[in-house]
Amino acid sequence: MPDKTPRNCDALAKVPEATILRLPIYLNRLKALKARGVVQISSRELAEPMNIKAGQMRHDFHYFGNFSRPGRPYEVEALITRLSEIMCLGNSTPYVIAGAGLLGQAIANYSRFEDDGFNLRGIFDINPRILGMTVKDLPICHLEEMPEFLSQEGIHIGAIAVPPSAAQEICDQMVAGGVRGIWNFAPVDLKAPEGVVIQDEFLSVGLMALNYKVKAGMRE
Amino acid sequence: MPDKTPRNCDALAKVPEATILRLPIYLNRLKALKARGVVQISSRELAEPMNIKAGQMRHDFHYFGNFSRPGRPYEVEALITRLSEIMCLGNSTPYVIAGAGLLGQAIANYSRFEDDGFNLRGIFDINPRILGMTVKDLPICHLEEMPEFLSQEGIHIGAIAVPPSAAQEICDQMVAGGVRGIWNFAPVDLKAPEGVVIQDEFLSVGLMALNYKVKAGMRE
DNA sequence: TAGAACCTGTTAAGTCGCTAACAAATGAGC
DNA sequence: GCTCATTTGTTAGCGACTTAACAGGTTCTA
Repeated sequence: MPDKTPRNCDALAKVPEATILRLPIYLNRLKALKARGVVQISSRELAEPMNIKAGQMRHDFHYFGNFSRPGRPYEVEALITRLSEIMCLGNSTPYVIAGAGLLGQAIANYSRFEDDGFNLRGIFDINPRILGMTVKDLPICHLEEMPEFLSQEGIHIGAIAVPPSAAQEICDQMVAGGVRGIWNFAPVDLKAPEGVVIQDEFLSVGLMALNYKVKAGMRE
Repeated sequence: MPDKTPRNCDALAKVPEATILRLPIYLNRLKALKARGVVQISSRELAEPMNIKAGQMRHDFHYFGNFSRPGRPYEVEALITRLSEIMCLGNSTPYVIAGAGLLGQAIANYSRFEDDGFNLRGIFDINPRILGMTVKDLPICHLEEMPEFLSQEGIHIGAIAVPPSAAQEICDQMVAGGVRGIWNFAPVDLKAPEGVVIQDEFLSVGLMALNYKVKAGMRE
């Protein structure tokens, strides 16, 4: 008998990008609800405060199957577990940060990431003034040491929070160290080999888009 | 005779959201090219390093019209001017930051925003330890003073970089002070009156999406 | 037990945005 | 002046995503 329920990461490529970007939002809100003591919740109560249609969220869930049964609301705890599974957040995922300036330190101290299953394992810079200082109990190490550290520890995710001029070089070093996903805060279009995922986080895009919408008097 | 060329912010709602989010990316790269001394550039040379199809970029430009003439490449300087016009970045736009923790300070010191026409006018917090300290030549003021400051100075854009539990209250105060666009870094679904634009910048979404793509072995 | 209200899973219809192709225009080389 | 290669502006076709509607299941009340 065929298994009708695709599971976890291997659920395959038919899941739209847009859905993938919404799953973390659902998860985020569910955790907040759990902290508030909510045990069960209907799709409408869950989705609408996020400005997402309830039907769309059910549709998103449907790509993976087995969330609840018709007629019964979702159980918060089970939903968190299921979404975490799907997003492969089960085991703590190690990552590093390149750049220990204000932005790098801000990321390092953003405790939410730990709740979401990520584990900061190293933070690197070249500024001799801050080398050796600790951030989140980790010493700031020299960027020269990063590639070897990455491969020794088997780390696959790295964040880039260095000035634009240095970003491509850091990217290359991360790839050399075995990183397969780069979370890029530098406003530069990085080039990486096939198979390495670049997730750009260009802050100025958000600010400019906001400005445009305000000036244009649009909504949302 | 009808004017066939829509201009500036009043170009109206038919411009897709996706296009609006790409315009800042174009602008960003154009400025980098200008700094490198590039004067003219073809759509392909401009777009492809950003992993954007040249045709799509031309399509985006077409919503606004009057970028170049058929047969001739784009002129970098003129394109920057035109895009800045469209995005209403001509006059320096004032904004404030609520929350002077690491993230708030990182935003404040992200000098690129100034190049893009934004002008930080105030930064606020409640932590008595840091009140009065200066960030980017601005003293950290108490959040109590923010609403009056906003309305006196006629500021319409505010960034929220406070803990989640305080975010909604800060949002309300900003709205009361006349803010019409909120750049929200707190992982909370803010409620604001019709007409106020909320731009969410949920960092954990990017990290989780990256993790998913890496684990699923997808490309982009 | 019957009925009403509500809820999810699922599928089909409709909308939106992307891709690709082509026409018009320019400049280079001869 | 003519041709060729290249470039942008423009439009139609296609695919992806969203929306809406419905079927089947559950719980609660009378």
